Amino acid sequence: MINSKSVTVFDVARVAGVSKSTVSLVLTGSSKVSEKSREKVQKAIIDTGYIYNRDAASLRSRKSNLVAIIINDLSNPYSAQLAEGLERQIRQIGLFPILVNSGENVDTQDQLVQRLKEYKIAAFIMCPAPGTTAEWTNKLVQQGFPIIHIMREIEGANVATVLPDNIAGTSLATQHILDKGHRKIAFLGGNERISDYHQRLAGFVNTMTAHGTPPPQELCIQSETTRNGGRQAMAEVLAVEPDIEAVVCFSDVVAYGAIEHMRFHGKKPGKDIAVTGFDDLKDSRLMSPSLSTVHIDANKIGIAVCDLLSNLKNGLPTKTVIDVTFIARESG
Amino acid sequence: MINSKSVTVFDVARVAGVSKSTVSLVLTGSSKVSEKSREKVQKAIIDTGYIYNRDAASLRSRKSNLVAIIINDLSNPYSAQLAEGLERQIRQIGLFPILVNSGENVDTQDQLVQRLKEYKIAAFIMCPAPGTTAEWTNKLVQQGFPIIHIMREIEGANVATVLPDNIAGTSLATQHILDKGHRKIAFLGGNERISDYHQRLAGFVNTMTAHGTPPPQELCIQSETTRNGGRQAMAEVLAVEPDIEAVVCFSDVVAYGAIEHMRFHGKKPGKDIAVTGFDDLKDSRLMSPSLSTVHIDANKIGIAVCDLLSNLKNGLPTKTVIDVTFIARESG
DNA sequence: TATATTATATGGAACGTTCCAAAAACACGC
DNA sequence: GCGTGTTTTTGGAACGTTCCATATAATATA
Repeated sequence: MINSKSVTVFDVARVAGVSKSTVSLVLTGSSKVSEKSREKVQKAIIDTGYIYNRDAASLRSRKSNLVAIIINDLSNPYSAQLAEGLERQIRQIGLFPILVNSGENVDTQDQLVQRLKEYKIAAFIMCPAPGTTAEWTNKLVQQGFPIIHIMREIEGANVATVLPDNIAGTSLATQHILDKGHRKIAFLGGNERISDYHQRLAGFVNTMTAHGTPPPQELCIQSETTRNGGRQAMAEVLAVEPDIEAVVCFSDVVAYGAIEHMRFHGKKPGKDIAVTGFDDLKDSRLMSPSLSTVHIDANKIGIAVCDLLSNLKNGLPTKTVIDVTFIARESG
Repeated sequence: MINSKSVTVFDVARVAGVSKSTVSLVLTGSSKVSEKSREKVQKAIIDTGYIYNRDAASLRSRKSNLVAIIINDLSNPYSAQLAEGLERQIRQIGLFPILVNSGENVDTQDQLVQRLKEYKIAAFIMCPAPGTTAEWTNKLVQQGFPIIHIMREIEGANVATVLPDNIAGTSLATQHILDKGHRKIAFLGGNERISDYHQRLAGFVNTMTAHGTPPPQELCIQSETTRNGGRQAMAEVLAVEPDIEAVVCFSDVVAYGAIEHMRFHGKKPGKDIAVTGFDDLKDSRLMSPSLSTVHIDANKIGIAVCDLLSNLKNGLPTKTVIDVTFIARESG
């Protein structure tokens, strides 16, 4: 392959005893080719060891089946879980997903996109890094690149967006906690630079307020969305309100950290302090106590994305909200 | 971009007042083009909004700067950390890494590779899924595809392999535990279908044996390399030897699980039972107690891979062993 | 059987780039 | 100003595919 000339449609055609055009029709799965020819070609493909050259195909056809998934933070387990779901669904509809990682950095994100533009990419699926502007996004859209935002909303961006029902999610979690009789409740984690924070916080605040117990400002504590962020947030909460009864967390990872820290202070999660998460990571079901959390179905997000992929109306902002469910487990 | 004909080198050439060939020379960074021409072309590129078409370039030049990283398991935090390091280094040498996930499944892995073959890929960097055979790998190598294995060795595969010094790693950890005076020591986690298990286990067994205290079979407990695997392995250990003094774990994630489970039994990590990990995940430094572990520098692996990328001698099996360091922290 | 219709098969051009061989421009020494 | 050597520029061909318009084969219709 390095030196030797590669096998082309011409070679396959010669072996199969048909024309290169017929081979091409078989390769693209055309219906206007006889069963006999198809079989001859397919055999010849195997015999010659032919490998389809997508660069040539995409150059000529101006089509591609590559889909770029720009992950915001690979080291966040939820991102990984989401990526897996997206990958699975996208592959199912015959497209080929590739992953790149922006690391929550808006410059890296820009560089990645600039590079990816040079490949024919059928669509960019991205979880925008904090600081992504509507102008930046709209410029891309205007240039004709098909973009789908997931998980996070950028106000003013003319793109299709798929995101979970964040407000409903934390509402359900909060209501569950209230139903259990808890009153001193904190909201832990998240970062105001990202839209989902505002939404998840709103679900909490709204539900608390509707219940007649609006939460004090100092019990809504931002943090990194990492385990360590969760530990720190929990530390802050215990400093402000040592008798806290429950914590509604921005994400499962934050909840994990919060649990670690409360244990450090001798408080038992699910007994002394109720805890809920958001995301439903695989481990949340297996841990002890198992974590009550808001389940987001990564496959559903994948399916919604694929729907958009199929009939992409560029420039028309749409918003697909994926329903979530609250799963009560042992932690609260 | 969807409908309108795209801007090509010809358009740039026209605007710049040079030939398409000169534009091409500028694009490929050739030194044999005058400064004046280069500037004219660069200006024209901006003015026209030209976007380089890598499909065309790669078709003609038979070169590519795409590097596929085939991750074994995206949901494993270490894989993610490793991928980040690889990505960073590979991008630094002007190549473009894309990630795909085999999910530890050998069939998925094969499908991915078959698909990727159709794109021009400069190199395949893969952490082979369990069950990957030397025949499978060698067939690819023979077809001329440049392959680098990382983290795991496949015996008989004629590929360049980059992996951490697993034996030294667990030896260091085990010696540290012995130096602390512990004697009842178990090895937790890992799966015999993967080469690194055998190596890490060997480091443990060798060191224990050299010390005159060869470990009993029943204190070497395999498990999934997940948190939950760690929990189960710890449960097994406590069933077999309730007075266990230390656990040397296959990986940090397994150690996390083991710690969770021992706490459940009222045992304090680092006090009642010493714990060591392997990988040095970001969180291991931040948790409490912080985890003593074997540090693998993902950047070093990336650099070694890039070295191989630069002068890839296909078919000649080489083995690059990356040195590791033991980091003593609070857990043991 | 002849003709209309439909189903298949085909060769040439095109996609946007790089390679190559050759031409043009420039520099230098005499 | 002219030959010589060097640097810079250039048009045509090529990479491997798909598109398209046309040709051929097969089938139906009368």
